[in-house]
Amino acid sequence: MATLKDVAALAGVSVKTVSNVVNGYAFVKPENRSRVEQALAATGYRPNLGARNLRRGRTGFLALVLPELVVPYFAELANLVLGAAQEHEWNVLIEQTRGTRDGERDTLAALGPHMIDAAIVSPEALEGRDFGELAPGIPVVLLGEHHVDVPFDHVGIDNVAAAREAVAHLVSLGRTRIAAIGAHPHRGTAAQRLTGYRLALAEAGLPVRDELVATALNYHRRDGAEAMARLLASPEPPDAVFCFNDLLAVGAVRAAAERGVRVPDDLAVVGFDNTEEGAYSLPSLTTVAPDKAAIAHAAVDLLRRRVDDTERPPEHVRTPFTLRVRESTGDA
Amino acid sequence: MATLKDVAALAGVSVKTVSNVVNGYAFVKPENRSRVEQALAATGYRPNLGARNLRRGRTGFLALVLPELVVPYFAELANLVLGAAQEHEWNVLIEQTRGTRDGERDTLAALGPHMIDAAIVSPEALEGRDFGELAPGIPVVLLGEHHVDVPFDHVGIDNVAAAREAVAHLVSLGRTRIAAIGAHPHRGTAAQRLTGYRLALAEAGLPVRDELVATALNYHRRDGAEAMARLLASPEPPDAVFCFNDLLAVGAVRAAAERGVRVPDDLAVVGFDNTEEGAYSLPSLTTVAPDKAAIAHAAVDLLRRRVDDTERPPEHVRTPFTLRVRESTGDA
DNA sequence: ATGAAAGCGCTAACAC
DNA sequence: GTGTTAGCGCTTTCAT
Repeated sequence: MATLKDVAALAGVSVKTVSNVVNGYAFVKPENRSRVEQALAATGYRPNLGARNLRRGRTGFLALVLPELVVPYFAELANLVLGAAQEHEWNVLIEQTRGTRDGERDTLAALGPHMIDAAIVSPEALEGRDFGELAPGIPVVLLGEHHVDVPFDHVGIDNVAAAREAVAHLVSLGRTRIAAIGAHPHRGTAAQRLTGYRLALAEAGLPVRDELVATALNYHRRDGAEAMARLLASPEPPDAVFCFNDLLAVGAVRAAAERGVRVPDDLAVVGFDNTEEGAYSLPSLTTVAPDKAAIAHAAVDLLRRRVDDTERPPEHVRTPFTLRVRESTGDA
Repeated sequence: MATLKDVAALAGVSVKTVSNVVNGYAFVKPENRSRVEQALAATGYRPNLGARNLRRGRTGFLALVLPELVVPYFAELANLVLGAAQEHEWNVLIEQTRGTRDGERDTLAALGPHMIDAAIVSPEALEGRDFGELAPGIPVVLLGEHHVDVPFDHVGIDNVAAAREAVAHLVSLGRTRIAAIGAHPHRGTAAQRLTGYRLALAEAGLPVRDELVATALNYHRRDGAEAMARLLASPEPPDAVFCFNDLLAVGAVRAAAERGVRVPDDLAVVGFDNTEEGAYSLPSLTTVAPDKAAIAHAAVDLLRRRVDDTERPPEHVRTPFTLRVRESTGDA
């Protein structure tokens, strides 16, 4: 693999001149420029990014730290972050934490100090104080909700309002025994969505019954199916359910079908995330649709500005959402 | 950010000693070791991986080059590769090419020479000769089928046999007008699966009708739905369909349902990939299940051995598959 | 406009 | 066992 020095020798100039050409510096004597370009082509020179980074002090890498890639919401988000980062000439390092605190810690600890310029983190288990020690000095933007007041930029939708709207929709259908699936002891977003759920019930004058709120420690299809099965087995089963993500909703629909419960006739189902899977499922899912592209762009833009100015006070960006009504709540 | 030199100064030893401690070298005087460890803790020292890599000549990074993360098969595979790579202390750089030849080229050209030790590539548009110029010298393992005979390691299932078994299953159900969705002008795997499809029909004494073979330029749900809609609109619609991936199958099922065609009664559907989505859809999908964990492990292992010995002749690993029969072909 | 040379942080060969 | 030092490939003063 040819180095700058090799190219310089071949072109009969100094490394400085080659470096100037490679980096698009304007003032190079035309003759030298063309000789360098020839030498570049002849050697098939490729800059060693590691060496360049070492010298420049930045890496051109952005970490995207997510719980799980197999959750479609995160795959879709990753896709959008990749696009947004490209506009800023950032490469994205996708890291998976499996939703564990250790996974989140280790990832940041390993990459934080020197391999990445900044990080977008969708925390699931990490707490506020954890962040201080990790990745010291590197800009971090947090996705989703978090209980603690950490000094980082943050982007997310108004989960309380979103959940409230979703449940209000169920209420407007005349449903009275509305369940929720996805309560979680530590997840900030789960707490917010539960709050929205309760708010909507209260506004409708409906009682909030604990036995209608199902906890889900993971947000996979299986967890939705299991929770739904339990709810349906109860003496007074629900006539509607609000699931905290589309995967849970898909599982819930499946569990209902297996028990001969018809969706939406016997049970109306609302999901969250607006994944493509939900648009094609049978019945298609009514769901809260966060503007994922807006989230991805906001996160990357925030990071870009943060890199340029470390001292700015933390910013909190609220991205929009809409409720997409589909077959699972009785659309024709 | 503290450097090795800072730590050495604080501990009152040389950088060599600190480096020895950091890298777990055994022969360090206990007293020095403890002093270094203290200094390490006090400064919060983190090695600069870029600098280390520059010196060592390797990076500890593995590239996983895939068409699209939003295709569940690839997300699931990425997840497994991440796990397999961890066992070899490799970090994985997930790169998305969007299935374009330029995307595949650019990715390898940018990262190839210096940022990664090796790459796992699932090519969709790249041709054999492209690889020579790219990532010269870095080990590459190819996933899936490819027409051209390139000098790289390769892992994949026997797509002809898999498709044949899937279609034979449809034949065994008594279906006679068996369609295929997913033909593609350039994709190697598509060609293989089409061959298997034709083979199975021929073996059953069934005619191969061109009008029952639908091309899909992408393998998304939408493409499956569109292809199915066309097939169902024909004068003699199929009574079964073999889709080249689960996403196409999901789309096909949806299109059928929208036209009042019952699955599996009127139309039996088989997918490919055994994604979790297919296991929960209504009806659940019969599908070809490649052993994805085996693929991920084989790919990483191949790379490990290739890094140690560049001269070995290219190896081709065939991983197993099974047919998972579910509701979409009439399971009870 | 270009060359010479220092140095980013680290590892490893070589001394002691 | 540990210190000294060269050098990985690059960018960037500082001269000229």
